[in-house]
Amino acid sequence: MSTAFISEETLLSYGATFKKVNKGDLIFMEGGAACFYYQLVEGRVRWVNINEDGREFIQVMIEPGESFGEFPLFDDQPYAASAIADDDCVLLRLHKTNFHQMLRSNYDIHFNFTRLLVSRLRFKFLTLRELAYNNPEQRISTMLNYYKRLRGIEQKPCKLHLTRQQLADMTGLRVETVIRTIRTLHERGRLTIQRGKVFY
Amino acid sequence: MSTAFISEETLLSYGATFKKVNKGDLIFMEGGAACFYYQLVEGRVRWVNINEDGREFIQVMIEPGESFGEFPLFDDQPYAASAIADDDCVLLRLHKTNFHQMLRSNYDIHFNFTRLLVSRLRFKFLTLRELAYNNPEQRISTMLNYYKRLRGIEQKPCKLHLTRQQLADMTGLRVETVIRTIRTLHERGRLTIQRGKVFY
DNA sequence: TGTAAAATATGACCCCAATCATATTTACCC
DNA sequence: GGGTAAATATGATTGGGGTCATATTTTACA
Repeated sequence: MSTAFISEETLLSYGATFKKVNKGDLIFMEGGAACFYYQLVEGRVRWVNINEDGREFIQVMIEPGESFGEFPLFDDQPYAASAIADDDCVLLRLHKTNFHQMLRSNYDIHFNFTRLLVSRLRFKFLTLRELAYNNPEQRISTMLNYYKRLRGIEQKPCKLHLTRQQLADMTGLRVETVIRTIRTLHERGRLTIQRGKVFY
Repeated sequence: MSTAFISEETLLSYGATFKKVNKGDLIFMEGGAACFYYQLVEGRVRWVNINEDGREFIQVMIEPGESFGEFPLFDDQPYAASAIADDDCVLLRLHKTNFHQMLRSNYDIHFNFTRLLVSRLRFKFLTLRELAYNNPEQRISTMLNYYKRLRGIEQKPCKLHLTRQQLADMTGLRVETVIRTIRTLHERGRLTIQRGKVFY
């Protein structure tokens, strides 16, 4: 997933437009209606659920080239999660109608899109099993692993830009627990930590 | 999802064949290679991950008309989970090659298939958030809710054929906890329980 | 350079679900 | 009908992660 999921030229040819958003901006909100396909060009986006008490659960961390918020385009249901700019971002967005036209007229794009959904589902299958049964140590390790695999990173260790809080929001743990856990993992040489970064 | 996802006639016209399996039989195994698209005609299938210690995590309970095990057909990766017959079952299976031919030649089937994946992803999004943050009571209630919604059941209460153990395997809880929790939920009139059944 | 905010860190306490043991009830099937 | 396995039930104990309080370090930015 290092290159764009659908090439920028293709998206532009179907009428997509660029959009800039600032760090912390809400791109769309859980429960709202959708009319755009989004693809990230630059920056990072948190695709999250926000609880009543303000806690976040990060469903997917979106990296450049990846798409997000596509569910409503297929079933006309509201967004399943909110998208928040984790950094200053540049997005490409394509209107629903044009998106469907693109799928209909291009089998390969449609097929690749299906494949993307499959890879997201695999990720969810793995995460779910992990959350259900394992302790913080395993949860964190496996989450880092899946996170790498999801975007096809092979080398080890690699630098993942995640704060302790974000790691907590991805694993359903508390910051304090994440801090304590990655410290012991670090001491055992399983990973390296820096402020805002984890090397795994 | 009360009717078949792809009609039996359509599948048969593309060369699908019927297959019978007995209760408890393994239909395919996590990690194995795939060459078939499966659709359930009769019975029930548990789509599960099995831990080293033998514990199961039920990813999806498959009901008649639903498909399962499609991931490898799109990415040539191994199965993400095992399929086990929860009852005596009748399946329809279609060879990979024919499946792809079907998608290529029929846009609507392809689109509906994508939509199915989206609905599964929504289900996973919701479950994941639930597992990450909530207590047994909420986990169970929400799981029952999502389980109903996933297959479009509207009436309330409806009879769900789930044992305490299966409910535990879906929520990552222990049987004892499920038993204690649904008892209190029952006492508070939130649901009705029977042996092997939950009315919700 | 100084100040505020964000991120990281650490200790003490507690609650709740896991665990273990054991019992009872219901279904199955020869 | 009787024997066996599966499902359900319940009590006692415990440990691990949540919670709360507080401190330190780093970054941002005026």
